[in-house]
Amino acid sequence: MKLSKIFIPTLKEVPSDALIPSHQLMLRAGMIRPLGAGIYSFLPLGYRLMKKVMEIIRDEMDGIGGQEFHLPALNPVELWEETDRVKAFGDTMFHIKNRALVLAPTHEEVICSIAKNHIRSYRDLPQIWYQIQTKFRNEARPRSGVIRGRQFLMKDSYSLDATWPGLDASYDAHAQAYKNIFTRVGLKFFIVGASSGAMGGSASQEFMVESEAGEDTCAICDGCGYAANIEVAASAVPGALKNGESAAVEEIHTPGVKTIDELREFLKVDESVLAKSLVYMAGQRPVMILMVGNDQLNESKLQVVLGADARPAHPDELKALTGADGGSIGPIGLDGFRIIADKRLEGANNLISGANKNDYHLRNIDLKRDTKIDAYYDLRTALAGEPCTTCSKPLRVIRAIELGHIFKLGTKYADAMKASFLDEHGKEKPIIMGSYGIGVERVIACHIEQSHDKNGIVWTKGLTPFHVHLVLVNANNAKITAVANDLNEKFEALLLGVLYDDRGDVSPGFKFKDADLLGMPLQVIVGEKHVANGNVEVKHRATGEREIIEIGKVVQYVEKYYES
RNA sequence: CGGGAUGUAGCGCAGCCCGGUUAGCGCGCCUGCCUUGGGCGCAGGAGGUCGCGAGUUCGAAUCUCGCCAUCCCGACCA
Repeated sequence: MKLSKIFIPTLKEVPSDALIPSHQLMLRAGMIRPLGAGIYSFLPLGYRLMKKVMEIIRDEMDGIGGQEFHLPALNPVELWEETDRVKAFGDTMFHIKNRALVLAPTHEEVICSIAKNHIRSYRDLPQIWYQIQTKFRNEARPRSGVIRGRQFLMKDSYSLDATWPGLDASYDAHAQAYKNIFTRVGLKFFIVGASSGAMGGSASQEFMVESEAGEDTCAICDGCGYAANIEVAASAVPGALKNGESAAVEEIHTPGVKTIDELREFLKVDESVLAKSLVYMAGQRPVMILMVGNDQLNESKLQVVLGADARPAHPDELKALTGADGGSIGPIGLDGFRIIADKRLEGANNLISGANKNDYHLRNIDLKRDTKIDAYYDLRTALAGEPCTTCSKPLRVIRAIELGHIFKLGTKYADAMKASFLDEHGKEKPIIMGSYGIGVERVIACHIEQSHDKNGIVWTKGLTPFHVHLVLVNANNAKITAVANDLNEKFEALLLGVLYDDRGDVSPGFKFKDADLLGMPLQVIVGEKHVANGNVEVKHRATGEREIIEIGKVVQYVEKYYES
């Protein structure tokens, strides 16, 4: 491919809207251009990368028996009513104004409708169906270039199984395929246990790349390899233990004290004897949640307990339900509440909490004696430095970008849409599903985040738009032009991807800067200096190392480089 | 959706506070010459509804109000 012909509009200056390296470099390298918030055009170089990623994904998906589909992005809204996900997605789903259609944010429903109509027998199972297709999500705030867009490319696959062990096998096959895919594209990734969220189901894992630009937070144990999204991460913090004999409950006047920090200062006590009370509404029913001191409630963990529609109570609801405002609320003397508490509070006594009377607190509360706790759950957010639950080493907490997510969905969708089959005993059963996604643009962006320097992108053998960047230093010199033309033809004949900078109106310095910016792993530089001695120069982008190679041997050199 | 910032040529920015020539600079672009191992040099040139709309004023890029767009923080995020 001649650089004089291919449209790669590189930029010398950094566009002011881009802050993270991958976004800046994708713009500067002429891979993408913005069209609106979270909407990007992929230019020839960017699309070439996309196709490379898709090629690897297809190879691995086909390898586990996946069959590629092409499903419509335009879906009847009734289809989504069947699983009640119009409500679940809410404003995140795009709705078409002049038809009862939506733009699909994912494809469980479409897959399930096909399965419902055509899967009749256990003999039809298992199936792995996948596609690589544009997804639409009306993100409230797109950000970080292509990492969170309103339109993006996703490889989504769905497993259909007759049995639970079958689902396990399909899930494990996907996990292995994902490891292969991310390894092949040259990413340093890790896998975490994750929350299934509104997708439902029994288990899920995310494939993550560590990055400051990431939107997810993960807890990692370097000791035993435990890794979990902070949404589900546990840590071994000690409980607020039983503290002597339970004394009689007494009221204390605490004028103006609202927060846990203020209460601790006012009473000069340790945080661990304070019980923080939060009120959520689960449907019509108020739920009080008790946490130790300043432990942060983890809303993902809470959702698992209360369901997805739980929300914090409004201040006026608080007052009506408890008789007090936030800051003076507590578990004693409530009516009609479900009360749940964080595990750290199990068996604790002599606690201090709100009195449900403004400016008053109660001390010496014994949760067992003085109130009825419906259940104890792990509801707190794990913090960096807390001990790992399995090996006690301190946890690290890092930011990460989610590349892929795999779910065991179970029968949620088949139940809702009545997609069933007959087993070997002639008994009707729901199809057991799994769903699995990879963000294609994110693979590219993450690769750049992990592999770049001040001069530009550094592609790797596993993922590069071209194998070699051929630089003709001076197109006005007939001799070296002939050498470069010849090399270009030889590379092309061998189906090695070559980007040939044959431009005649650009200075050598300009070409070198562009080559570094575009980041092909190898640059073959054809200039008078070395051609005079029958040589060309090979520059390794990653290390800057340069080698002088005989003209006749350079094609072989490149071939060999990619073989190893 | 809450908070903050920005909007002037394709890109990066100055001018705005304190209203007043023909709205400027760098890069890029076009023409010609020159140069050819790290974003060359010289000369000439094209390119602008100053985000949009109203208002104040003799006069608005500049002041006021409304709207829109983009980015950042937060909430949200299968």
